[in-house]
Amino acid sequence: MADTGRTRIQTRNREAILDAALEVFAAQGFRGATLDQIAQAAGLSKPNLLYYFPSKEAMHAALMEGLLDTWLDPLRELDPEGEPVAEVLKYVRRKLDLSRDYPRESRLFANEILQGAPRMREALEGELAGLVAEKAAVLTGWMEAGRIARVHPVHLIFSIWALTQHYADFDVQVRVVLGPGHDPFAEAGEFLETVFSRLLALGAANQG
Amino acid sequence: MADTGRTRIQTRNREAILDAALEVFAAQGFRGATLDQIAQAAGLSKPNLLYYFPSKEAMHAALMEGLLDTWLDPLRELDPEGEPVAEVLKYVRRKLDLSRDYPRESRLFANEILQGAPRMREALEGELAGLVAEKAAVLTGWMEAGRIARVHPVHLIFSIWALTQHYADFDVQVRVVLGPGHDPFAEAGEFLETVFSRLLALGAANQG
DNA sequence: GCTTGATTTGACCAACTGGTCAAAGGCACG
DNA sequence: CGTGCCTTTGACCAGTTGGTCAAATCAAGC
Repeated sequence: MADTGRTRIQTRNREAILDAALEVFAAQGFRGATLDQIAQAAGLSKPNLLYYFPSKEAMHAALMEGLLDTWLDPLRELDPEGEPVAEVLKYVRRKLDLSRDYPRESRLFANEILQGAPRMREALEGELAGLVAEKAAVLTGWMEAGRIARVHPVHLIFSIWALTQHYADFDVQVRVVLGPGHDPFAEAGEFLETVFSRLLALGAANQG
Repeated sequence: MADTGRTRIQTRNREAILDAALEVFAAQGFRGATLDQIAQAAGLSKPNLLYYFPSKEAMHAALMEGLLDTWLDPLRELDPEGEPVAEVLKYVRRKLDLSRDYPRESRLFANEILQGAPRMREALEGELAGLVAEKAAVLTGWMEAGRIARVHPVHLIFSIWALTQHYADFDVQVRVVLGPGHDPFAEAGEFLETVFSRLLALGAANQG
């Protein structure tokens, strides 16, 4: 791992701090989060936090560093050699799993973008834009080969992001509306499979 | 209007304050926003702000009051007597127009939900949940009558929210990924019409 | 059990926060 | 042009904020 030169205590405490910071930043945004809240959530004193990270900004930066990569991994796995519809559906499923298993990361990301991406702009313009362009080209290829229906490939990707992240970011609303006795993510999985199957299916009505 | 008993100056300044507060709360969240920022955006002094509103909390509450209603209006207009597919598509269009014309309101709402809806929970549980239940019943009716394809009606509504609000809430990301020379909302309008047409169309492949 | 470096913390600081208040300034109307 | 109310503000306050620092504590190898 990247823990070279770190003691056991350092590893453990850095982890605890980042976990606490994730919790608080995701719920309150950068400005709204306080070191006291993070310290309490991490079970450490405030000066102790600043022994491991030079500043609040540095904690946020440490979280941001891995975030985009994690977030884009499912898209990276979209295989140009695979079966088109299955590949898209697998992407949807991986993204939904991410929303279910890492909702705090999703909300942290949502907060950052909502605020105009002040600490992530270059990463969006480089890594994100590049990967999307690459995968959009793959999708376009499939459409031109008549293997999936024709739609705007970038908006197709947007729609996958929007629909999967919604279940993490708007979790409260989803649960309030559904009421008790529902498993939002299970239902979403089924629903989204239907949505994208029908959207991409070839057929008399779907020829562009 | 509800300005009974208000002077011209009061009306003008209350409006300026609420507009400034909307700007700042939408971008920073409640905790992250400061009265100084709002005062500067409104072109007033901080004590002057507090002459018109008793507290920061009161400004936020004033914004919240109208927000949910505005946000739900398009759904309210879904007409049980109308042509099913056309009604859903009209709803999608109205919601997308709202995202285009009132992105700050969308972001304010997103912030509130992201943070766990601390100041809006009861409204969600009452007004929102009630209206969704009512309209979900209408959709279910259409499905059972074989007038649109069968899907989970509540998740159908979620998907409309997610897909339309995404273009307001994640505007920065959308524009970075699309690059210059694109009109995100125009393209989204076309894309979303395709998505929901195909999703709801009846046909050999769409029978549930 | 002693030494040395890693870890932790209480006390502290300057800047900022939401909010108060008395006094001043502006405005409409008789 | 004076009066009374509406509006505005400078000065101020107590609590909170991110961050510092010297001193205390701890852990592990010798």
